[in-house]
Amino acid sequence: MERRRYKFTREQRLRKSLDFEQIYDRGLRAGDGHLLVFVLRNGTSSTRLGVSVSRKHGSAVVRNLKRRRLKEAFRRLQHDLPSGLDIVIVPRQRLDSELADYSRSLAKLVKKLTAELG
RNA sequence: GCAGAGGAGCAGACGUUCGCCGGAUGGAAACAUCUGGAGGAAAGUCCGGGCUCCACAGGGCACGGUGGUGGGUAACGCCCACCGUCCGCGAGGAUCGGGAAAGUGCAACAGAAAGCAAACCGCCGAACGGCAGUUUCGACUGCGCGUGGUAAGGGUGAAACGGUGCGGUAAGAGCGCACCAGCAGUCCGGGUGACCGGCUGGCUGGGUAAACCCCAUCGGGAGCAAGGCCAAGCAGACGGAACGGUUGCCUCGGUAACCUCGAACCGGUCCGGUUCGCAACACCGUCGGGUAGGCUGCUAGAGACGCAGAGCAAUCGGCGUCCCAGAGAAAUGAACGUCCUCGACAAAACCCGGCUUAUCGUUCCUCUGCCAAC
RNA sequence: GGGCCCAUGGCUCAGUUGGUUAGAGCGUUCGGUUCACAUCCGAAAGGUCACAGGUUCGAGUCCUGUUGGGCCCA
Repeated sequence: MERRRYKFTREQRLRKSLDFEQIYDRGLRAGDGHLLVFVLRNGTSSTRLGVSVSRKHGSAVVRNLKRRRLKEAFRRLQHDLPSGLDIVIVPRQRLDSELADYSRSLAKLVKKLTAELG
């Protein structure tokens, strides 16, 4: 059996403004105390991620830390999530969110939205 | 030992595992191996320069910046040294530090008066007049009433026309003298200079230029989302000024050059320059439409480190070694373990030189004052 | 990344060449009018002029730095 790889390459990231706009307009949305998640089927077999952290979260150092934690959470969960989705994560403005919080919220919210997508 | 002054540096460390961005090598590819991977402020965008585009970036005026002197530099509003002023016992620190006898303006309230001299409460009675008294009929004494003298003292104010002392006087006053402060001089000495020291003179002419201004000096505008190339895609519309002249050539109605005029541009304006000009397809302006993809600019540089040298220093030239982020929804994270003093402020986005602001701690060097011991 | 602008009562704005005590409208509160409400009339409260330092006798105003907010570009 092939060993599962936990990678996060450029092809797994959302890189165009158009992609983000389509997900905001036509995707499903769910949130909790830590995250706000948008999900849309992309018609392929791979799952892609985009992260949006606004200036209101703080300085560049704080924003980078949040972005890296969210990307790390996705990297570890990628084989437990359904394939063929485009996901956009927007974190909430709170200072006490850890990697474990993000992982838990991401798994729960994506599962819920996948059920809604059918 | 205590208190303090100045300067330089570091910015948790190590190991294992899973990942991220760039490069090299191998491979058809997937990928594998090796290797590099944020800061002292990367920040604020406050200055300066490189680079790119605006054809060139020329002169005057306007506008804006700078403002002791000498040096450093690619350049600066930065740095170094020195001078002046202020603060500190001292080591040292602070300093938008040109001009107020070129001109204009401003100073509320208070005060008599806010810039040119004047006089509210005062002080005085020398001079002229008045009144009263005395009189030897020359005048003398008193009053402070008028004309006056004065700026000592009081009071107002942020600021009131040098300060202190002695002399002087009716009272006073640079009126005279001594010292201090300030000013002037074609003076003398030192210094590249800012300026310093001295001599002589007469005793005056406040503040504000981060008010206008004057003087000196500097500055063309925009910015890597600049700019270049490729691909894809759309839709254009409106507006703008001479039918001028001379000369040459020649296929004889065209063409070229020059002059004049006009328009546009040179992102303030004039000169000056460039382009276009008989007719719309060019040029310029205004409005509108399309794209939001790729490559490049993009990191070898006012570069880093070391060595000796010049210079008080900032800095400079010389030699040697090294290559040290280059993304584009944007790379450094996570888990575990060990140790310590338990880790601040904070992350490149074209690149440099500065300034300013934020910052837990900690190390080193030089120096000053006081106390104690020798 | 780069360029530029703004900050004055709860809200929207004035504030001259620095000068005594910073104004206006709306809103708020109180009183009057009405059986009651609205309208109307009268009165009052409410400001560290975003923050810090400097120049000046004196700063909302001039200079420097900080903070917060907004606009533009390919």
